[in-house]
This record gives sequence, C-alpha cells and structure tokens, in this order.
Amino acid sequence: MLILKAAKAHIRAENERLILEAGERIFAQHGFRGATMQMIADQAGLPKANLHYYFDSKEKLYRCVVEKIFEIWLQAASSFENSDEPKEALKLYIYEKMQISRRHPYGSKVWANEVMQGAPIIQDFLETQLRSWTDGRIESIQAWIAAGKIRSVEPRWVMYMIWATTQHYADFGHQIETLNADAPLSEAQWEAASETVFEVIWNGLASKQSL
Amino acid sequence: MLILKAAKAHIRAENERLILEAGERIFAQHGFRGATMQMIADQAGLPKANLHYYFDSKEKLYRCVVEKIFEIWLQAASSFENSDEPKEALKLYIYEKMQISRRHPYGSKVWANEVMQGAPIIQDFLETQLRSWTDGRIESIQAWIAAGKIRSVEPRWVMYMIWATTQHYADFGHQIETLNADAPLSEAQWEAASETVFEVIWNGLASKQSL
DNA sequence: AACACGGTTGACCATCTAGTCAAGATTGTT
DNA sequence: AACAATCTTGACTAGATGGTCAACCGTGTT
Repeated sequence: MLILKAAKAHIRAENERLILEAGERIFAQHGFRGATMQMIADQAGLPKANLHYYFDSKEKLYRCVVEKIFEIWLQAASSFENSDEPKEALKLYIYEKMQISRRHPYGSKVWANEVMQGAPIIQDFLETQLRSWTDGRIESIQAWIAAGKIRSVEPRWVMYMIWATTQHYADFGHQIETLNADAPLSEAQWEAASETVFEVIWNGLASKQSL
Repeated sequence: MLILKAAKAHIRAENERLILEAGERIFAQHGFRGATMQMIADQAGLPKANLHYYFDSKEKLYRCVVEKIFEIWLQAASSFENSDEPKEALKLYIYEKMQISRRHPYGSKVWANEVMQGAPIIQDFLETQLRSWTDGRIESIQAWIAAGKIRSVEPRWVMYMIWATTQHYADFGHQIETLNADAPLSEAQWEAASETVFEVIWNGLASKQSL
C-alpha cells in the first residue's frame, strides 16, 4: 500500500508533457476560445476525457501552457546578464531570442495571443515577474549609457524593439514564409536575419567612440 | 415603387459602420472564434439578428473587418514612396505606422491574430497585394544601397524590423501599459518612442558617409 | 390614406463543446 | 495470485452559439 504515486509518476509525466505540447500548438493556432479540448486531445493522441483527468479544466491547462512559455522567455533573459559589455550582452540576447522564435514558434504565439487579449490569465505575471525583470534590464542599459558605451536613449523603447523584432519571426512566421515564396526560412536566412537584427540595433545604439 | 435603396442608404451605411467598428474591437479582443455575434451586437448596440441582416455570416463580417484593416495598412505604405531620400522616407513611414498603432490598435490586433492563425481568411491578400507591395519596397531599399545611401543589408529583414517595432506598440499595447505603471503612453511618450524607433533604425542603417 | 420596400426583432433550432461519470483496464507491490 | 492505487475511456449532460424566420415597424412616394 501507500505506493504508486511515485511508481507511476513517469506515466503522468509523459502524458502531461504530451498534453502540454499539444495544447501549446493548438492554443497558438486557434487562440484560447478557438481551441477545443477535442482538438488538443487528437493532437496529443489521447481521448478527451483523459485531458480532464490530468488538467481539471481548459483554463488550467491553458495557464500551465502559458506559464511554461514564460519560463523559456525568462530563461533567455539570463543572456543579458552574462556580460558587462553591451555589444556582447545584446548579441547574446538577440541571438537567443531569435533561437526561441525558431524553436518555440507556438509558445511565442500563445504569449502574443494572451497579451493581445489583455492578459486575462497571466496579468499577475506581467505585474510581478515581467515588471521586475524589465526594471533590472533597464538599469543595465542606463549604466551603459552613463558609461558612454551606447548613445543616450530611453532603455524602455530599446527593450521593446528587441522583443518586437525577434518575436516577430515567430508570431508573423506565416507572413514571413508567404513572402519567402512559401518556404520556411533556411538555416542561412535565420542566421542572416539574426545578424541583421543585431547589427542594425547595435549600430543604432553605439556611441561614436565605440564605432 | 423602385424607390428606396437610395433613400434609405444612409441607414445601411451607418449600421454597417457601427457593426464593423464593433467587430474590429471584439475580434481584436477575443480572436475569431472567441468573439460571439452577441458580443458584437451588444458592442454595436443592435440586436443580434440585425447583424445577420447586414452581414450574411460571422465569417463574412470578419472578412470585411480584415479587408478594411488591410486598406489602412497599405495606405501607410504610400509614405514610403513620397521621397527618394531614405532618411525622409523611413522617417515618414515609421511615424505613420506608429500613428496607426496608436489610432487603430484593434485593427492591428485583428491582423496579427489572423496571420498568427495562418491567415485562413486572407491568405490571398498576402500572396498578391502584400507580396507585390513588399517586392516594390525591397527594390527601393536595394536602390539606396546601390547608391551608397545606406549600409548593405538584406532589405527584407529591415522591412520586418519596421513592421515588428511599430506594430508592437499596438499588438502588445497591454503589456506596454502594464510596464508603464498601468498608464497608457502619454503624448510625449508616443513621440519619444517613435523618435527612438526611427533613430535606432536609421543610425543602424546609415552608411558611414551619411552620418 | 394606402402602399411598397427596406429595416427590426424576439423566438426558435441544430450543432458544438467543456466538463462529468462510472465502469473497466493497467501496473507495481506484496 | 491478490490487491490497491492510478489511469483510461465511451457515453452522457447542460449550456452556449451561429444562424433562421416570420411577424412587425418606419418612411418616402403616389
């Protein structure tokens, strides 16, 4: 007796993973209301009732998906801290965020969707974690300005430029593909796009003495 | 007899306007599936059955909303043509697009939503009008590069940067407000953000001789 | 005043969907 | 083998939603 919660944990882990992954995809493609539990079940290869066994409700599943995405988002943030030199820090951060757009396009879309709808589910995240993370990053940028390493700009608008340009490659990936003769971006194109985003922003920010 | 289609045309015009405006707002806030005809009706101050009198179906109404938005989008495009000097052309275009994000945040969100879902309704627009407009703009940028007016960059990635950075202020407006102590951006902040977006991109693109 | 036509609307219907449930199948332990 | 905890699943329900319809209203013309 008093057994199995641990013994069968791998089943639970595996099924939750399947469902979260399917949810990410379906919520991204259809939005919260547009997604149905049946679609997610089919995507995951499980019967619908099974989803409700692991996640009480559609909303709880959705919240889990969004939280998982926020983790990845914050994880990329660490790039920012790994260097005092703005050129290095920005390059790392931009490349990391482009990588996320490439590897997790569905996650990025779910996030965009959620925010566009006024963040009904994860408003608390925005007000706590995102706000404090952003404030920290703004201080870093201020320090670079004070040290004369980059031009004097409002750090906030720069952060938004970085988020916007990098996430665009996930959120508007379909438009980008259409304008790329209906083909996904090649390895070389991803590299070139990342490079251009970084170069333009960096040159745009660099003070004359650092050129 | 054979009267009234003209006589009552203003009623039709006025109601269609009300419904389209309400639709833009509700589709932006909830996505296509998330929006209900009842919500749109309430927003427009009309009974639901009336919506179906003017627009056969939810999908047709949605298509009209999206088409109207695409018009505005293309309209901003003209800024691009109004100058041969890249600095002027880019400044006009970026300011115009920031203005659109400010004045038509709902429209921008509907567009973003539609594209994120794979453009199920307006794929033909992407493949015809958007593609040809983009190709034209890319040629302009190529010409600037050939003339040594800006650095050598892939024009495509630059277009995407401009779209991304400016539309971000509409699509992620809620996030931006949250990070702005829950206040909408002030007049001065909009001006500063537009200026920064332009300055960073322009400095990022300018060749050394034009600095 | 009578008419004709467009506009308005409440009631209704078929369908879809989140969530429930109870019976049965699995699995790890003893 | 016997067991208990966990997992699986088809069938079901209550409520929401897009769309229909037939009766009614308002307005401009004769």
